[in-house]
Amino acid sequence: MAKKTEPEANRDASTVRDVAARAGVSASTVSRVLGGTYPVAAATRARVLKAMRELDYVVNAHARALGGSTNKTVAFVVDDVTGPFYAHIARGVEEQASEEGRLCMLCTTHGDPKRVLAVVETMREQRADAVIVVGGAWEDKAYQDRMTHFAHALDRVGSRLVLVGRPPLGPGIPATVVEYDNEGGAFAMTTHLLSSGHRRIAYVGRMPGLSTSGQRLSGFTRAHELLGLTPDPELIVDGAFSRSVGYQLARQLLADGREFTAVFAATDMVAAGVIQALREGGRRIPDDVAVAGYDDIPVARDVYPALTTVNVPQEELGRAAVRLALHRDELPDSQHLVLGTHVVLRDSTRRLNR
Amino acid sequence: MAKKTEPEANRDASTVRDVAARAGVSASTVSRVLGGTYPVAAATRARVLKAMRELDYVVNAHARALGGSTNKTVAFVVDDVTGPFYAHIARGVEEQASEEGRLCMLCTTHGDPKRVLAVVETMREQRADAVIVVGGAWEDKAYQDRMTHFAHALDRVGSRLVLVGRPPLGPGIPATVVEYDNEGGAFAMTTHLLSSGHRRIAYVGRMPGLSTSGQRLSGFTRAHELLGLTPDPELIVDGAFSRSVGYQLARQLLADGREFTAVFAATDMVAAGVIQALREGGRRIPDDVAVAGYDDIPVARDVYPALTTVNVPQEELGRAAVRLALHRDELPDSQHLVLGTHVVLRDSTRRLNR
DNA sequence: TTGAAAGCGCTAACAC
DNA sequence: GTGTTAGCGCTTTCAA
Repeated sequence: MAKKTEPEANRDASTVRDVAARAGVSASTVSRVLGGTYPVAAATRARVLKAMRELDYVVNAHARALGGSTNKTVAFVVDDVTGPFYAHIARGVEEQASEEGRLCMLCTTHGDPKRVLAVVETMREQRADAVIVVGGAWEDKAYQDRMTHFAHALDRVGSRLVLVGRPPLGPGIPATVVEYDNEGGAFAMTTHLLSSGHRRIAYVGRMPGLSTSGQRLSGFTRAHELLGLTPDPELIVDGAFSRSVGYQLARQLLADGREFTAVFAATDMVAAGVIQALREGGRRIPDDVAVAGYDDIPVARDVYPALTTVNVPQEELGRAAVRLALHRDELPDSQHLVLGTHVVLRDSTRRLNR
Repeated sequence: MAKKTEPEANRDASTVRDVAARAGVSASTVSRVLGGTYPVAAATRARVLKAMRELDYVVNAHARALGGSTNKTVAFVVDDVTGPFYAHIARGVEEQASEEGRLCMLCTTHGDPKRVLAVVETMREQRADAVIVVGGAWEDKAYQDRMTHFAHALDRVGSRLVLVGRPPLGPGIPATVVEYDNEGGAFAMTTHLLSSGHRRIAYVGRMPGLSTSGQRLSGFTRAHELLGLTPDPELIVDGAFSRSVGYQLARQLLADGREFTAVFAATDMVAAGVIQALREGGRRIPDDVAVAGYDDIPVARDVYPALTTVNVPQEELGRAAVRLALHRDELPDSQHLVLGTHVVLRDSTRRLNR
């Protein structure tokens, strides 16, 4: 008796025509009350509204997107939602998108450059109003070229590529860029450490080829150079931006007998791992070793001692990304924005006492 | 000279027809190579592919969704992406969705029941394959009724409502439910505390009317009752699931001079705040006060001392939600799943020594 | 103020 | 194998 239906099949969603029939008007009239931007007699409108309610009607967003060409969607492409840094940017994106009457699509790439490209392609199919890509860029020619290609491709379908926290692709390329002063933040933090008397500062978590890493390290180096110092290459160790990598790297530093009085971790997550390793290694923080992080995510206040770090205005990055992309015609000159960063002093750093 | 164009306007995205023209075939042939499930002569296919590449063609997902009725999208509705608990479920959802060839839409509600309903409505417009709602439910008749309405409404358009971490709406209502053993986890944790000798255990962060809270508290109470004990109502304090609330509540408990040897925080976030307040109040953890949390999010390992907590399989909740909803025809009997929880012992609890 | 008709880009019968 | 035709549900001229 019961008819088997495909699980995905639109069983019997009502359409404008159903509503029209029930209200005794034409489909166009229904469409007009739907849009609201067109005069419809009050009585007619009421009848249509009533019919809609009775049929529990909802418009089909796809049909609507097909006719008009905007689909009212913003795409957010990120390595991993689970990272608090990205999650906070996501919040900004989502909130601004929602304020602008847009839906937000979430796509994750797990740090795989190939997936970034695949995802951007998918968003092109979806005709998203904007495609927001977050996180450091790979300083790799082929990768950059493909992003450039996508910038143009998206532009061609009326969409917009937005790069958050990564450098511009180049002049004349149709993309919105929202950066933060990455190098400046690292410079300020390193200066803080240096001026507190630290001279042997380990930099934990360099990722060669990643723009974010390059900029942070460059601030680190510049601060040294300003005092006529050179960072000891042995104290710069490579690894991904994760807690466990921070832990392992710090253990290794200790095991290798490297001498340092401070650690500048590439991110707060890395710092959390470093702190654990240091504690296990019997070092007191900040008495024996000062520790600084980068990002200022909530965990910075939960680790013990609370972490000195560089604040990055995550939510505002997300909001700005959406705002600039959607209003690019009104704001043609601010399509490259650089937000400020600043050092947040907490308990994990202090003046070196010899 | 430069022609002003609407920012959203589809400038000149190429269509199947453009491709067809260039390849010297018909639109259907192009569609066939697009789909891949239909025989096309190798030479023709090659020509079509070439034309696509040359025109930088991408299908219009909306046109496709309009014809067939599935739009290959899964919606994820959550209070706040920024909460690690939700973020980890989101990761599970996103990964499984991606494995099943679905895109993932993210919607946040900021704990506002009205927004939940609005968002579900929007997803109905989008014809999402599944709408996954995460987080505790409000035990409020009107709210439940509306969710029930949506369950039916989504079902009618071939979509599926999925409730994660909240109780079923009732029998016969077309919704998938993926829960975790919330009450059991609280029971186990309380039993752990009780059997460690603690008798005065504060429960911090009750939220009346929220199902999650009710279940946890019920496990807490049941464990007491099993030993013929009754929790002291003065030690059960109300507040939202956040770090700052945990902090304030714990300070208040201290200020009021309440006596307790253990704190069971409603969530790990709350626990993080409690730990800070306790430390500032001069209490040593776990020597003076044992602290336990719930959820087992990463912060549990970053607080000091590392937090004893109840593990909730967040990612698996997300994956299961997608899997069950999408394969509901093959798995009609497992549309109500309850995943297990377990106590994770770390350093913030220990046997009471008197 | 309303209706009829065309078409958005694609897929799926149905022919040939 | 491939082309023709007819919609999917909606918006939008163009008439009335």
